Amino acid sequence: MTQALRQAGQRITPQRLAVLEILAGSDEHPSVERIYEQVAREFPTTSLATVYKTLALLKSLDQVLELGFAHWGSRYDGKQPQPHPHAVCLRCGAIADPDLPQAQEMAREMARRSGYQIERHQLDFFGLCPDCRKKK
Amino acid sequence: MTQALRQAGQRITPQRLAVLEILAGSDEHPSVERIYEQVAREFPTTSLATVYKTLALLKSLDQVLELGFAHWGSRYDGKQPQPHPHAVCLRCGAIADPDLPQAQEMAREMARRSGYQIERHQLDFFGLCPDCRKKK
DNA sequence: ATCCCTGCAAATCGTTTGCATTGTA
DNA sequence: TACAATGCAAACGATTTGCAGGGAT
Repeated sequence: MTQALRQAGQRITPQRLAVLEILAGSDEHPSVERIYEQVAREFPTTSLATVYKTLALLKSLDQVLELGFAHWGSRYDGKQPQPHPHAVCLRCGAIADPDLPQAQEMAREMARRSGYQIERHQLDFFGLCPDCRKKK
Repeated sequence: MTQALRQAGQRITPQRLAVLEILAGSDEHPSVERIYEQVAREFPTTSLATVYKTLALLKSLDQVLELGFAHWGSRYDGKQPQPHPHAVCLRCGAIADPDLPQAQEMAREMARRSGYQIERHQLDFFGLCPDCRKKK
């Protein structure tokens, strides 16, 4: 990821590095707030705005995938920046992203039937994660 | 729809009726703002708040489907209140909803692979609609 | 040394809420 | 008439912007 930044002529600042490390080192699909908290641990003066700006930058370089949810704010995926299906827990917010090979086929089918030229997609399934099912 | 309202012990006001008619009589998946404009034509004193409240009510009665987009606000589908795939035009905002039979199967597959108990989904494909492709 | 990046605060935007007034049932 | 719904304005929460000062290259 740092490569992508340099290559784009962007500076590597400690704050950006911290954001990168969080994105690269977790598969919890963190929210902006969550990323901010973790960065702030290391650099207490960091501002939310910087986190937002960094995420916007990484998104424009296709280094992170933004999962934009209408009522719960966005979550970010730095492990797999290409669009893919997600399962979101309605209770605890956990997000899983199993392989669903049918996704690509479905995008093609959507293009065929709608006449749209599909460029990307967001496939979200909402329900209870295994943990929350138990505690129900 | 009016039946559903009465049945739920809700009053039928002119404003609500106007919202219902717009939802039932168009397949453009209108935004709140768009609905508001149209209602305001007939009842100029109508407030946005009332439109929001009406939509929330209809949603709670499963009479409309809310398509919650992160950066473009929500759009509403009164024709097919059950979750189904949508194609969204990135240029003009047009929304199409062709039948994609694979959707249900995909939900089942997602449940199997993730262990989540899936309750609903939102499957959005983004690209250019046929009209905007021409004008490109 | 340059100019980008940061951090703060204020601005924005869509949506929600509180409350007095109005209108439906 | 009673109580729910409306309409206004203020509140809200997530995200963005403008700008002065600080830091990476």
